[in-house]
Amino acid sequence: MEKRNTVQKQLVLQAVRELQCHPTAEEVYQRVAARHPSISKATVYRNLNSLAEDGLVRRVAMPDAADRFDFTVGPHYHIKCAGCGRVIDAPAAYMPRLDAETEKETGFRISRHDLVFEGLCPACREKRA
Amino acid sequence: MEKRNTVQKQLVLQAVRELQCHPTAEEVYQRVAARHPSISKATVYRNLNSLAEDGLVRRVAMPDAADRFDFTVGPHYHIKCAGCGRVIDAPAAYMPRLDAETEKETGFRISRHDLVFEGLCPACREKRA
DNA sequence: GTGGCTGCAAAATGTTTGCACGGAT
DNA sequence: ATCCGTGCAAACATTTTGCAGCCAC
Repeated sequence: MEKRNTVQKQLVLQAVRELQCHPTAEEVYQRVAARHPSISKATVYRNLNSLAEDGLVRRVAMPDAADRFDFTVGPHYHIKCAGCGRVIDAPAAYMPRLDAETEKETGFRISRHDLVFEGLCPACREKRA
Repeated sequence: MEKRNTVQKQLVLQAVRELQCHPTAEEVYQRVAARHPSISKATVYRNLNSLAEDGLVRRVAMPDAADRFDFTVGPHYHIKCAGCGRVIDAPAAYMPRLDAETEKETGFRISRHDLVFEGLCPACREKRA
């Protein structure tokens, strides 16, 4: 059950790192395929899952869209532009207190929360004027 | 471009109302089909989209799962059980200040945010002990 | 009567899986 | 030699779409 460090896995990790802005699996695939055309999309998916499992990338599930992958592993929030679909990190700091409070009030054991702002980035805002 | 109020649409809305706990499109379909077996799943999807557009139901997109629909239209947060997948409303109140602060710090025009807690409900917690 | 709505099936997404083989340990 | 990871294609799950006929307006 030992995990191997294959060329493909390294390429996938490197791609997520380089495509800083929360690429989708498809974008990661495109990037890796540019240098290593024989790679299969299934391998990209398998490696993204494996890397997420090991905490080397973070999976960011988006409302009504494909999952995105993030090289910044620590807890933080995201902003999604409704115009162009781009996703960036939000400046707001993670609020651990919310988890504790919700846990107390509900009886659930809360492990974390996700927060996604939705809005328009400056570029898309201009485009609509 | 006028919207019609068909029997199917009424049944879909009624089903979301009755299945209070954030049903998926599939669950809504099952419920409606029980009384009206000739309905098509496509019609359920089309009506859910139409109702969401009109603000009569709310679409709640879930990480790694099918979208859910919610009859409570006002802004509120959700908790998803990692064990059984059930989704319930969270007691925490919506924090409009986050939107204003993020807007100021980023230059985005923020319209809202989604917050989803992840944890284990009491039943699933017991099951793991 | 007309144009949106329905039902059906097919397509479109996004992701996972079965299988045989090749490569790392 | 083992057995994990790969590539390929097919399966899968969810949602959308093309089309002909129907029904509410």
